[in-house]
Amino acid sequence: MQNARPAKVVAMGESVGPQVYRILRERIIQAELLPGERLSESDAAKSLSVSRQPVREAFIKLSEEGLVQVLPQRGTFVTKISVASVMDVRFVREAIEADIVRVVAGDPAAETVAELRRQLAEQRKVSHDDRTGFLRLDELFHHTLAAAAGKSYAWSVIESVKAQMDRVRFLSVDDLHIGRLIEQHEKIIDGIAAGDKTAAEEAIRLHLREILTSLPEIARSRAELFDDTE
Amino acid sequence: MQNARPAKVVAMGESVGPQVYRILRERIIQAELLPGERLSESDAAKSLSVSRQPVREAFIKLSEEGLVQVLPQRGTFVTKISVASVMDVRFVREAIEADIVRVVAGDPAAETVAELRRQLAEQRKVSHDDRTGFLRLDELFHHTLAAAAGKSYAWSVIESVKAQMDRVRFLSVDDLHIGRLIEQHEKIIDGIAAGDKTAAEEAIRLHLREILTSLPEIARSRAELFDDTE
DNA sequence: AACACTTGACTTGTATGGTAGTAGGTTAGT
DNA sequence: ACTAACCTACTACCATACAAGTCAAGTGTT
Repeated sequence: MQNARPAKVVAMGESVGPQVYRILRERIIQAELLPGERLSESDAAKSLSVSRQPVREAFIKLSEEGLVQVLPQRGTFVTKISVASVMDVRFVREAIEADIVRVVAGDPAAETVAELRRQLAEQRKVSHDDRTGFLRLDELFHHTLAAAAGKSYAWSVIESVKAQMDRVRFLSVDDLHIGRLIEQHEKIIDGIAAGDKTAAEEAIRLHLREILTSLPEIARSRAELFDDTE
Repeated sequence: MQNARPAKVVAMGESVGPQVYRILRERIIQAELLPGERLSESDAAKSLSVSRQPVREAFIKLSEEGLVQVLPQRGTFVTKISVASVMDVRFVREAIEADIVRVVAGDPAAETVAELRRQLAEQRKVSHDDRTGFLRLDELFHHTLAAAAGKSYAWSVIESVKAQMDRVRFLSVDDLHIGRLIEQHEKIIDGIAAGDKTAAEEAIRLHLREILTSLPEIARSRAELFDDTE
């Protein structure tokens, strides 16, 4: 007898809709739910011990973020990855973050630079095969940049874009070239600290392109996870 | 007796949830529903002759887009405008569209330039006090740029940002300086046609800043529509 | 064998009842 | 007159039942 009546998964004190959303979102990003996989309002509701309604609302949010695809009367599926769409979202992220670092470099606060360098030290400590650990620090780094520029809406867009990109990173078989990424983080900080807007901008543009170098390889080795209509 | 039982407003063939979303979104952007105004699932459902559920889902989508604010057990309100948040979203739009025009200017297709110039002629024809007419052409213009760059996701972000900015433009009492805006459109096209990335970028950045020149004035004259926690 | 049809088990979409929480006005108590 | 408790009328949230569409397997017919 294993969980004929599954335990309550969601906590009290917060609406269950957003909770379901976060749970599913996390599982999709971390490739626990694979691209192409079929979901179902009823199944998810049962496994989380909630009704269909909050699950449905979570599905809607996920579909707006592009993580699932809802086909009326047919089913809901984790959206397959497509090289074109990943490059498309990366383009948006690069544009936003390029302008963000220009703002930060234009008036580099000493505390900000110190905080970024502190984070850099943390990043060097993390093991090269601890994806989750590094990605958490990476997220913190980029969030700190956005916060330093005082752009909260910009960050919310980046968060959404980052989800799509992180999904790819979780599928990479080899390490994430963490060493190189950290070096690039350092170049960004150097540019900011020197007040050199253009240098900082070029550094982060290069950085954001580097992240997806493994994409073509993944598209070949795991073609079943990719949209083949391109 | 006026509309004791209101007529069916939504059409068949498409789910009502998205329809309700579009209807409310339009009414909010065009300032028919004013910032701060109270909404209600039940009321909206009754007035549209649908059930509360699709309305609720529309509210959720609107709240993600930042057009309404849902306070659990308290009510749903059209989000008030705030100078800071409008500038925040404008920043994102500028960053994205700047990179878009650089892409387009980097490889300017003759048909694209011709299409843009054709649209420019249309814009000159529209009356200076026909807000809706001009805004539709303006949206087409910017969409054409995004499409020419092949960035569909970028456009979806712009659409969301544009909603927030257009809401302000609908509150402007005077004309929208349409003449000046059209001149700037022309400068953008010129930069693209010349293959001058930097000129095109500077032109669109200036353009997107120009759009909100009336914001401070509106914030003074219609303070009740603005968030006062800033 | 091949094709058209039916049937049934799915899917998401919509409507509705009930629950818990909030806010404001009213009434009872001091 | 003032305060505190209550009470009513709302709100969004959740659960459940029903409706409508899709798809595939199976069946009957040609």
